[in-house]
Amino acid sequence: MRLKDLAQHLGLSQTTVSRALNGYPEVNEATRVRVSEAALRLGYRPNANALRLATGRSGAVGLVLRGSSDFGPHMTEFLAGIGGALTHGELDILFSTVETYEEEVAIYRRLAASQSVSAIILHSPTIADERVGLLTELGLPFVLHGRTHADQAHAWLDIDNEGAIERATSHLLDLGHKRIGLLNGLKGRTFSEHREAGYRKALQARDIPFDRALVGHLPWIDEIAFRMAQSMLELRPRPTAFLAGSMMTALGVFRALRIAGLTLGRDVSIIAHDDVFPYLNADNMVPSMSTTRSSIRAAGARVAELILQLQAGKPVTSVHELWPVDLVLRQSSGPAPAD
Amino acid sequence: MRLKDLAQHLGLSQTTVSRALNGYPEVNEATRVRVSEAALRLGYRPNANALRLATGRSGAVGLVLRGSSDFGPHMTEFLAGIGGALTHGELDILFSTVETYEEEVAIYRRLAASQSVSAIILHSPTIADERVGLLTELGLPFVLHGRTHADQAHAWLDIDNEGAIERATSHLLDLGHKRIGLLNGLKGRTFSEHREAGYRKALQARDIPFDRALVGHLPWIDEIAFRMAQSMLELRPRPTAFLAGSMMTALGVFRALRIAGLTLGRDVSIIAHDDVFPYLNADNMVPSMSTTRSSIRAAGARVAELILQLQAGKPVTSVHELWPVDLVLRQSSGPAPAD
DNA sequence: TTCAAATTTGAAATCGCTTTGAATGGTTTC
DNA sequence: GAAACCATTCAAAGCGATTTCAAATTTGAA
Repeated sequence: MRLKDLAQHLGLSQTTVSRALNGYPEVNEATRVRVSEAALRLGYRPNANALRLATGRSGAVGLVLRGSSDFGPHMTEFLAGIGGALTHGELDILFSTVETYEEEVAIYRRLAASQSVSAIILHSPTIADERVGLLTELGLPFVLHGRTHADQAHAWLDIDNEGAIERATSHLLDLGHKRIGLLNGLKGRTFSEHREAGYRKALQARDIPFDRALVGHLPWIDEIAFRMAQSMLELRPRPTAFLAGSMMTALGVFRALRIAGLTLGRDVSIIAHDDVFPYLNADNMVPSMSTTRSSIRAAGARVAELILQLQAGKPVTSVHELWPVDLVLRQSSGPAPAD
Repeated sequence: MRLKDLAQHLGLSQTTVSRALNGYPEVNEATRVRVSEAALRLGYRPNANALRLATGRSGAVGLVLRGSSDFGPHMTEFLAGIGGALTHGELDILFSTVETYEEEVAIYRRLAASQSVSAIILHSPTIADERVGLLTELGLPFVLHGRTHADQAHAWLDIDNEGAIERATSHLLDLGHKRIGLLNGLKGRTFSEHREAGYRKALQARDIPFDRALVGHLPWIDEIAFRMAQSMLELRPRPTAFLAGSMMTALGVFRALRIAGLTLGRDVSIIAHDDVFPYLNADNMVPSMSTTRSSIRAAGARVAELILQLQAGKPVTSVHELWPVDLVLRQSSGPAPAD
């Protein structure tokens, strides 16, 4: 069923039918109704490619994932957010996987040259992420989830990692903790740097010296967090509290504490960052987990909305969102044990 | 840079340039080289939408995820497999998320009518999955990951769940276990039924009665498996072995055993199904985990390849793959304890 | 040298839609 | 009754590629 067929069927020109369906004002209301009904009844849908070719809008937003590191619960949630916000609109999600940075660059170039997508969702930035410059140069609009230093004006959405960790750290310091382990994210990622900055700020405010041995960089994997927590627990004096970068990290610390015979919330405190996974509820854990909380799914949904706004003509310079992060205190964080 | 521009630049017609780039035989070798070089140098890429309109091929494969249940480590791995196999080809992945079955149907209709995709990757089938009929009726080629009963001939790839569990169960029975808990997947899913069938077959072969109380249906979530394992451990006589449907399930059982003061591999045995997550190695666990193993990432990659073959004209009736499943015995499965 | 065949190139039609610019018919105004 | 004006509708020209069919050039054989 092409537009032509529908028009013929109705005894109208393609022009009129097209206009009727697209809500142009210069078409008779009676005709519009007749056309709409016929279209619905006959199941007419404009051919996506013809439509895109004619309008120049590509109707899809690109998302590139690094096979090695990007796949995981976080990305899954982020995807779910994007998907939820976008399938109701007219934009499709076109996604690709790559292994190397070179491949990623190649994909962006291809997407730009072939005009396959009208925007990109960029994520997991490093401190000075070259992809911002690249996409700008290619003329591909994009929204960055996270932040980076770049000369080019660009749209981004991030959570206040620095503020969150600063508050969490301050809270632990208030409780008397002096040696606090920071199980941070991968080195080089902006959010990791921001978190460390918040951590240092809080320490500095109380003149507690910064100890490099108490800071680790790791992926969000239970097992790796477990080992790192174990080795930190061997330090003397040993840390009495941990800041865990993710819930998976926290689970690893849990295990290390249990094996060491330490009681969570009494001997050692934990505050974890909670990205709000539906299947991993900080409140249901035993003991319940104190967290800095921000839904990564919500962030994904919002990024998608921002893409839509960008498409609608909103200037990139006005698309900057910094989300505050909740600090939710539960049982896993308590006063430091007496020496 | 359009084809027209490139042709003009070279002093050739669009026809010749197009042919040169697409490897048609009737173009002079010297011309072809000249064209190819210019295209590369000037960064020419055919406009994806124009190309698709002209050829009729849509250049994308659709993948629909249910927001509520499909997102998770398994889907992530599956996606990674698809992505890896497809980004090197000329097919893009277009994905949508839905909440309900009705929405999913609507999406397929839309994709079919608008010819946005040239094929679908269908997954997580139920025993008699209506989507097979729907897609057939819509004329959308697809490959099913899993199996279902359907009147329509269709392409599928599945692993031998029944055989795997039958072997695992038989092995446990050989070791003297008589009461074996089956922590199966969600009710209604084909793979769950197949696994139960394998389980029953093995029991039947030794005249061990089937006990409904020893079978549970659950999603692959650690926490839920934990609770179900706990309640099964309260049965008397209590099960001396578990078949865990996923590694997450196994982790839940681990926890339940530890809390119950039971030693894994001695008091209670486990054989888990391992979908091969890069971050969760059965071999590294303590004790190491006996598993039925089949990489879901590899399955994703293969499904993508099959889609490509389908596009190339391979008849659906010849696209049926049933993968055997390894049984890897490690420390978590041992002889049944003496009564 | 000539003519048919083979090789190489190009003009124009096509894919299914949007959109420009013109045409049609009916009202209103003077 | 003619002019001016609206409200509708349509024919045709794009969008940027592929592909059909015809034309031009070379080649080879007689």
